[in-house]
Amino acid sequence: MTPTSTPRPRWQRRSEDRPAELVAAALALFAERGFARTRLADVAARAHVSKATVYVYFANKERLFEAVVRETVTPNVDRAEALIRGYDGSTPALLRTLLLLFDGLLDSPMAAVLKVVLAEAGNFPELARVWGELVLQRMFALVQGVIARGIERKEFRVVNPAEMVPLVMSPLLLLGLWKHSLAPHVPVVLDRHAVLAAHADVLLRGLARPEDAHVQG
Amino acid sequence: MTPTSTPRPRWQRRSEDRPAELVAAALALFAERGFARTRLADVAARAHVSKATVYVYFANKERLFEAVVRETVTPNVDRAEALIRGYDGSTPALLRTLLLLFDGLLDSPMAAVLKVVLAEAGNFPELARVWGELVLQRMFALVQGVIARGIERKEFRVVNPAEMVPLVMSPLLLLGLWKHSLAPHVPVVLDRHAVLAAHADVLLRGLARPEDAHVQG
Amino acid sequence: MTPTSTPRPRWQRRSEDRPAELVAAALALFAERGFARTRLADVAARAHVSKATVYVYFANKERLFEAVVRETVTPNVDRAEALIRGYDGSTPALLRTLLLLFDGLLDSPMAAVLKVVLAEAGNFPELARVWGELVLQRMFALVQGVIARGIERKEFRVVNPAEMVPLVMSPLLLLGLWKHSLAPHVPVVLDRHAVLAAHADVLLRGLARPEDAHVQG
Amino acid sequence: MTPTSTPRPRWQRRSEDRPAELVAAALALFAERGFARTRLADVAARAHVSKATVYVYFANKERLFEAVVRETVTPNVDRAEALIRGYDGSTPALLRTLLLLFDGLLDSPMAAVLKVVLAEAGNFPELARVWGELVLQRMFALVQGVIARGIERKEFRVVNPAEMVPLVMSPLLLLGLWKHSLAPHVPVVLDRHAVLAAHADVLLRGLARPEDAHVQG
DNA sequence: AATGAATGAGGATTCATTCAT
DNA sequence: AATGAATGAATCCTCATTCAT
Repeated sequence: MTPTSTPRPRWQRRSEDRPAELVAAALALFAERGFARTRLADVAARAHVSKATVYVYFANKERLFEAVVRETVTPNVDRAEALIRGYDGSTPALLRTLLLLFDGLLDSPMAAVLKVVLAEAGNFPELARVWGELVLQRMFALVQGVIARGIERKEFRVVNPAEMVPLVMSPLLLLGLWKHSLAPHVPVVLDRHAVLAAHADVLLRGLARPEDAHVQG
Repeated sequence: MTPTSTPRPRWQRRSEDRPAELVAAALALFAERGFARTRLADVAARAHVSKATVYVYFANKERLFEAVVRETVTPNVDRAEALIRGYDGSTPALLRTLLLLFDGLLDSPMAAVLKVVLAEAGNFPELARVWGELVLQRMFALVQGVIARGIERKEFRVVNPAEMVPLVMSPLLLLGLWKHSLAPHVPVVLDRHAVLAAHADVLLRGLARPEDAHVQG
Repeated sequence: MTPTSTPRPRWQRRSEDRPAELVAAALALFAERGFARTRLADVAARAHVSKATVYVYFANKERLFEAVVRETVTPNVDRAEALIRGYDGSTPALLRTLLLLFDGLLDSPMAAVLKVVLAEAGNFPELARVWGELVLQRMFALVQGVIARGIERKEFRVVNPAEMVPLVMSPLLLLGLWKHSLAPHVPVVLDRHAVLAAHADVLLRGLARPEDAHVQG
Repeated sequence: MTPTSTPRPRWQRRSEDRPAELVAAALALFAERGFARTRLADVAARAHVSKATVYVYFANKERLFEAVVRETVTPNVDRAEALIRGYDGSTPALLRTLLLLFDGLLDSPMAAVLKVVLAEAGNFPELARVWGELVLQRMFALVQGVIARGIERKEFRVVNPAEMVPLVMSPLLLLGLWKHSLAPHVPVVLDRHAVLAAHADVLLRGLARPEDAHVQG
């Protein structure tokens, strides 16, 4: 009944990518300063919107962080799964490929997000839950599958694959945290690629069947 | 007959113990809630003093945290160094002993402090520096020394000891963070001692000289 | 019929007027209690806003004070300059007019602000700078110009105009401080207008050319 | 009955000049930072005693300030009175001498104390009272007496001596405040001695009897 | 949908003052 | 008399969040 039948929007950019822009801004700041010290005002400024606009898309700071986690993490894990899925070479080679892939993740924002999740898990259990569901479980299954494959194919000695997952992953965790936390402030130098090469070596030797000890994947 | 006959002093003078009590209170709270969400008021309450008393001993929240780091960390590292110093068995056995010792540290407050340091390193570089100096460098030297000893004594194959240090330590980092961050919130179960046992196995096999591949320390 | 039928908004949006209202509130309190003893909470209350609103408009207490100085002082100096500008009578008469104008300022908040600026100059150099720029230099030039005019027109004997400025102004300073500082607490009585009349007399006689000594402006 | 019958003092310096040392320390700090921003802790440190010791001698901060005012001011006023008392030259010469004396006071701590008293009069009326009693009334009487003397001796024209006092004193007030408040922060330069010379000139000409207008004291 | 304006609920820090020794 | 230790009472400022437009 209103005469203004032309629903002309009052704002220029009604872009659907607002949320993505906000998430990107938030990611950068959370990574740099952590959760508590990141101000929503800064996130808004970085995304060129007003503070209030953040609340149009996210109920509160925590939900915004959750979105950051989801967006940051999912594509990476997807990629890892895809890359592994169709692999048909030897398992040692597969494991090396996998480590290489993870090495790449260390340069992605995922490493920074991980740091924040670990730090804030106590304060925001929901966050830990999301991470567990979106990343941990999938990654865990993935790595565990690779180990099991190696055992099945007699390429690895018989071990409990579940126990191996942390061993495979932990150097990556260490390197990721190192990069984002201590490296800038501590004089110790860590050659990431050398460490990862050593990791692959030690791991594959450690997994090799005694009778294959002289062989390297 | 006067009922208000107990002229109990309003406060006690305990300058010897106060700092330690404050550090203990702060440690508990920092570990539980992180740096930002810990209120000095709570630290004070937990130590049974007034807020202002905290400032008698520590210039500000950050210095209090530094004190927590120092006090928490130093004795543990001292112990590790002492335990290793006089060891004269085989290096594989020594490495196992060392891992056992570190395993014990996972139950100490040090693991919790580590989490907070990693989280706040960006905001308080001084803290990262302190940690680097007090823990990292000493621990690094310690582990590196053990590896070098093994190589010298022909118990390990020839590797770059510096690159091995992160590999030796990283599962402990993972388990420590797991315990204090994710474990309570994620359904995945991790059998710490099984993982560490697997770690020792894989590590020692991975370090073994090819011709000794059948032997286990 | 519902008794709670008045959905009166919790606050109003009045960004045009707020700063002026805050400055007015702050002026009153600074004048009464000085800078240090004025609480932002009281300023806010007096302006009927919350504490935080003060910070929407002023970065901190000092900037608020600066705004008070600017707003209080500028119009008065403008007025003085305007009044003098088009004057075309004799210089002695002009000087008397000027003193009358300044006499009026003693009743304005400017006198109170002056007191606070003098008191806080040491702590907030920026404030002294602002005052110097906004008031001192302009007033100085103004008075100096009047003296120079009198000399040029042979109405005053030849003196250094710059040295006369403090002499012209100082009784006003004294009377202003008297009013706002000591008068309420000290039994000595000072008849302001009599003093100013005497000031004009002495000053003009003191400036008169010897041969005109019997004449009075 | 106690065997320690020798009442040996437990503290080294039981000096009677403790209060004076405290007053001196307080004076320096009050002058520099004003009342509110001077911390008792700093006063104590400057006097090489503990904070609590201040309270042995002064009931609170305000009383300490009162002591500062008394000690600082009394000797100066005494000196002024003494110097004037026996004077037997001409009154114009006496007035010039008096101004010279006051000029000297501008370099004494009295000028700084004056600034603080003016600033804090509103908050601490007692302070204004003390100043009024100790300084104002005596100075007032003193100057008024000189003016009256000049009139009596036909050296000055007939004026109301009470009204002249502020005129005589105000340039000194201005110069004192200038020195301690604005001078350090404002680019305007004020030649103190030139101003005072001009003051004496204008004042004496302004007070001269018309028939003596050509004469200068 | 977008935002400028406003605010509630803290939270760190300061400092005069008091107490126990 | 002297003081180290302790504290109560502020007070500034911050920031996530909400409201009115």
